[in-house]
Amino acid sequence: MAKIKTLTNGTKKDVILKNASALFRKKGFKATSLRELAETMDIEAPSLYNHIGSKSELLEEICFSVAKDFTEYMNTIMASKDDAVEKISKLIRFHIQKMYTDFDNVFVSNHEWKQLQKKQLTEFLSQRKAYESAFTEIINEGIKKRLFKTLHPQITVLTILSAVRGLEFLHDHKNEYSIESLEENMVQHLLTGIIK
Amino acid sequence: MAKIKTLTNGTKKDVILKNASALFRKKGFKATSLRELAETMDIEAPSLYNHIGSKSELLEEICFSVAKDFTEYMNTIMASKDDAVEKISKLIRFHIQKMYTDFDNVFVSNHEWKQLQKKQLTEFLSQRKAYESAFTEIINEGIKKRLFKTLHPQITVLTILSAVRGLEFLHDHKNEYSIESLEENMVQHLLTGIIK
DNA sequence: TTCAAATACTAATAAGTGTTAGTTTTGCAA
DNA sequence: TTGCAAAACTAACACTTATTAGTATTTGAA
Repeated sequence: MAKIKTLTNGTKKDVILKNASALFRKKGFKATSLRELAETMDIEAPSLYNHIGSKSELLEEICFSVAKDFTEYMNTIMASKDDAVEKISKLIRFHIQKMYTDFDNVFVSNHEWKQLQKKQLTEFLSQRKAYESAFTEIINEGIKKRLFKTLHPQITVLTILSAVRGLEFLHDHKNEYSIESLEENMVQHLLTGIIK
Repeated sequence: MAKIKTLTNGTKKDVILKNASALFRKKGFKATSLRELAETMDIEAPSLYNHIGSKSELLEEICFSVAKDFTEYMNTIMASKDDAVEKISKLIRFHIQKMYTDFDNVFVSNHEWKQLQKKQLTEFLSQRKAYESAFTEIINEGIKKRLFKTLHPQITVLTILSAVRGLEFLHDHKNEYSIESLEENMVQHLLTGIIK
């Protein structure tokens, strides 16, 4: 009868969430059982229910915590007086940083949101839509002020967001690149291209 | 006792594979049951075994058929005398076209390869690695010939591949963009950036 | 040291999984 | 029309799943 070990400044649920996030990332939400999750803490599966409401609650909390972080950052960007170029640069850098510092959660949110229950799924998609719309607005602003080429704004947003998301593949080679050089590389590529 | 309906030039297994691909794409591999798959053809789950060996065999065939297509195209590109810019352009366009014409399979291959059995997983990753290495080589060639800026080649490849992969999000809005304008947009963005 | 709350346990449930065995039906070629 | 292979069926299997109920143990405060 082992007890869940908590660090200072963290509830037991936080520990469960962290381990769940890691497992969901490695194996997928559906492919991860509560028994397996419990095992990472040396307890039995039913004991989890002293701390959580359900398995899907774990996924919800992961997905919405990530969504919240991005939404909040977007709000600060929109409130700023930076020009469009600066705004997009900062957003790209933020995505890269989140990928670095909160990898499991971002990965799970990106990959497993489809497994959310209907109600949460709707809410999640609505938040994502709002985020993308704000992103698109910034691109539009840049086009209007003749800072950007006149490409399709939505495709541009898709391209940028997908590109930064792709950093998930770099996780196993994290140490080969500093986060600063990563940011520089991707911002330059996505803003000014690769051709000389 | 309904029988699986085949079109001319297609075996019953092809029908199963097509329906499996659609379901795996919509719900995920693990979240799709064979009973559910059978239902799309108005048959019972055990009847599937007259045509397939196992559930995971379906995933294998989907993943490796996609891998094969990309590998083959990469081989024709490597054999060509195009310069690096032209090669990369063509590769980007091919990815976009595959996304358009073979969406379910490409999506499943991109998202569900982790669920492959160990042996197939190793083989799949090995093929992907080879593909990415070839891609990286072309970038390197472009840098050496001073066609490209000196960015990190692997990050560049990651950025490009992730960006085109992101077209999966456009599936529900396919009709809003022609494939030609999509190709133009993305090639221009990924090669020359968005800043004027 | 006592007592209550927190948190672990075991046992069990109902539902769902991929898959096998054995049997019946179907549909085409002779 | 018959016969045989293809392909469907039903019934059942052995497992795994998330989750609940009920109970024991641990822990920290009084």
